[in-house]
Amino acid sequence: MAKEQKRLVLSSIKDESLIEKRRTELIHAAVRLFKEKGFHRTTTREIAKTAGFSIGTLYEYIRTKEDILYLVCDNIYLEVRKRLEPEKQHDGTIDGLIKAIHQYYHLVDDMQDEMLVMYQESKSLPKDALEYVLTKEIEMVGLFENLLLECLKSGEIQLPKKEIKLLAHQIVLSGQAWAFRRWAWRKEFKIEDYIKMQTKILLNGIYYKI
Amino acid sequence: MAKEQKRLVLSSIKDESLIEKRRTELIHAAVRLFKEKGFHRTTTREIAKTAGFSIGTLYEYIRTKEDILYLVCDNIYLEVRKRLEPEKQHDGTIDGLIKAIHQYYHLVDDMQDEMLVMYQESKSLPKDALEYVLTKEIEMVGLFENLLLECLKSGEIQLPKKEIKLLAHQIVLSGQAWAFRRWAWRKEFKIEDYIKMQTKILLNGIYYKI
Amino acid sequence: MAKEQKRLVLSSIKDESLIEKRRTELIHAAVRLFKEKGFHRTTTREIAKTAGFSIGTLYEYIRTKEDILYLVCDNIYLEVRKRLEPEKQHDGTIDGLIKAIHQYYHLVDDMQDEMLVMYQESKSLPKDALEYVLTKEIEMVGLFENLLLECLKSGEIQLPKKEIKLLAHQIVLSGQAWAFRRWAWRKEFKIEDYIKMQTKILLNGIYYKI
Amino acid sequence: MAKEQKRLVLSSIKDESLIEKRRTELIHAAVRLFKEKGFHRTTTREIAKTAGFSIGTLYEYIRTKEDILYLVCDNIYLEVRKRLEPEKQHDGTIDGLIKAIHQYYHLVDDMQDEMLVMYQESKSLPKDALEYVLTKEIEMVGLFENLLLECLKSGEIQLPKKEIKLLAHQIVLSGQAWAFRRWAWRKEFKIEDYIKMQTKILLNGIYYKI
DNA sequence: AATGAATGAGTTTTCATTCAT
DNA sequence: GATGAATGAAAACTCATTCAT
Repeated sequence: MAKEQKRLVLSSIKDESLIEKRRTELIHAAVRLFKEKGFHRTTTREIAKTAGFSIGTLYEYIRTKEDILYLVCDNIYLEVRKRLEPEKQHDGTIDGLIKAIHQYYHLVDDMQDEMLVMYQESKSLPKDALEYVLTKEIEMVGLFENLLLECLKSGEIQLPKKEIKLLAHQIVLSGQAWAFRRWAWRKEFKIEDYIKMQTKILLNGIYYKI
Repeated sequence: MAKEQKRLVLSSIKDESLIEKRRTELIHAAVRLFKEKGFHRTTTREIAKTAGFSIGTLYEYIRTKEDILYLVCDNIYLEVRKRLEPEKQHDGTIDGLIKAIHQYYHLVDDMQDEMLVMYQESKSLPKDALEYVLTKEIEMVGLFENLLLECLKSGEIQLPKKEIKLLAHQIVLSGQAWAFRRWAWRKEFKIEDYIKMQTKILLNGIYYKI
Repeated sequence: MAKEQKRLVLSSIKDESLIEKRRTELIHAAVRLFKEKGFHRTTTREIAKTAGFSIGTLYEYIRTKEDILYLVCDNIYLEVRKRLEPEKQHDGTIDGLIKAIHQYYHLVDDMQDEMLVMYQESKSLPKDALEYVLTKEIEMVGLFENLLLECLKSGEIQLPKKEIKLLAHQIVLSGQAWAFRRWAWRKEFKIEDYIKMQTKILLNGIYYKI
Repeated sequence: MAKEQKRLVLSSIKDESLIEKRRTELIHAAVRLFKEKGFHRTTTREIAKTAGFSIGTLYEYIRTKEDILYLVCDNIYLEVRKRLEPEKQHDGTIDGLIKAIHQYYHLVDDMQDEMLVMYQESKSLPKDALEYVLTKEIEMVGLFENLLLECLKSGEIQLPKKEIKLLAHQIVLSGQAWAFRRWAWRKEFKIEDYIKMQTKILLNGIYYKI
């Protein structure tokens, strides 16, 4: 549906599967370091070292430091899609919606570090990459928007159409908040509690059954 | 209550009112530049120039670049306190709560740039400054927590105590989101719509009257 | 007459006379090193060190390494103009022409190193700087073209107009050759011999009196 | 006569004819790239790619990047010799001399790119290779020196012996100038015009018949 | 013989900070 | 108090060359 204009990161390596492998290592190393010290305070040399290859090798697989950040962000959406794909068969029930939220919040929990990094550093992406990432973000919000619309259609929920978009945003945002506000919540809540409470807060007003 | 351990930014200038004046110029310049290019991409030279004095003078009023970021963040909370102070006289009514939310969201709207900067760059603060800023954040959440507790006490709302903290966070977060998600919402909502809808979403579950 | 489109090299230093002074030092250092090892084999650090200031200071007075090369080339033409200016009062006599040639060849002799560097490295200039330098070169050829034309007008020499341009080029080239072929000639000729012989070779055909 | 100390470029390949073949491809690619971007701005990877083989293969046929430049220069003299050989049977006539000049200038015209590259980049050769190339250059000047001496002997021209060497240099230089000053002349002259005019300028003084 | 992934020394450039005037 | 020239550590990125396959 979307033009799927995948912003390619060029590599001078020919072996595609090797690129795949090295970039996975790269992303892992980068996430770890970015999380610790942020994008700007992390040097390419550190990334290379942490990933287990030389600075020269690093630059065989990317063009610029910003490429690394992009790879990290892109990878998250790849994962998101992989995990949320099955939920796309919306059945128009509240239960389906709740299940999707569940899936998504658990995803955020599993990818905390990556999410945090993307959240805090994406503004450092080059313009085109930032646009691409925002597209993905909107896509994700759209996913929940659709789920909500289905529920609306089937009469399971009641909500002015204008508010659906906002609510979808809110759902996504609350999910991400689990990653970037964990300094505040980690000690007090478990992810399951968090999901339950957020679901209640967000959906209470539109559905009496909860 | 809090130790109010104001992290001081040292200056070699004696004249306090001059410090005040220069720092105000400094903060303005910094916010403008940080918003445009981010903390790391902005140079101290640029800040000095934009603020209207020389690089040498800049360093008469701060010790390090990070001090500038700290001044920006600190200033926000100063402003927040100034504007929310009157609301502290909680009367334990839902209306008082809603009024406080209103005040806060409008504050975010007025200080969009500052909020955005603080939100995106605070991780670049030195450890002690970051802690101070987080303290402030918690303080702010605490403010709404108290309002909610008052309402609970007076019986105006019903909510398990555990969820109060989360809801307070949620209120603050949704407010900030108006600043850092404005790329998504600006075209579709006005601040008043946003406030109304968010209030509804967040408070609907706990209060039937809305 | 020409648009005198001086390609400026930006500096972040405000004191103009200091710029002048430092750049003179810079040019001296650069010429020495470029002559020895060529533009590409010379590092900016070496240039700074040889010039007697730090790498940071170097970059306060230029923007890029190529700027240095440009300053070197530009400086040559400045010198050329300074020394050849008086000759511009062409009197249309062969003697005037010969005197100009004399002046020019001595100039080349005095600025051997600079000439050599400009000659061998100018292709490394950025496009706009190269164009500027070529303009200067053409200007210089034009100077001798005019002198020849004056002589033609006054009837002192006889030459098809088409050949005047070529001869002017040849005069300039032979002059430069004294710099870039000195490995071949230095041992055998003195500059005065060289001038005498070249003048004879080049002008013999157009003027019987020599 | 000369020690003919051919500076060998080592290869790990046994098959001589293969070496020959690959090196020809190599030289072609290198000339094209050096002409465009200069020796230093051209990477070995680019050369290999343009020549049609891998970087690994490239290094089977040379030892260092400078070897490539040397091969290019050496190849020029090979060609020069091939084409000027027949002219060596000097007959001591002006016509023989003029014919040789003709041959040489046409050679320069045919090998413009190679000439230009050699001219502009030879200073990047390693010391021993540079010496070898200069030897070749002197050899070439010597060729014209001999032609001039023959003419002197046969009484066809009159010139102090001392000036013969200079004139020989001048002839060679003017020929090369057709290559490295083509930005100035290409639009105005054809090679034939150029030859005619240069011959006139250079030989006019020593021979009345022209 | 051919390939191309890996290497790391070396290069240009930036920028926070200092300090003499 | 104000200025701005000087500094140099540190960072991103390149590329000739090697060597295992």
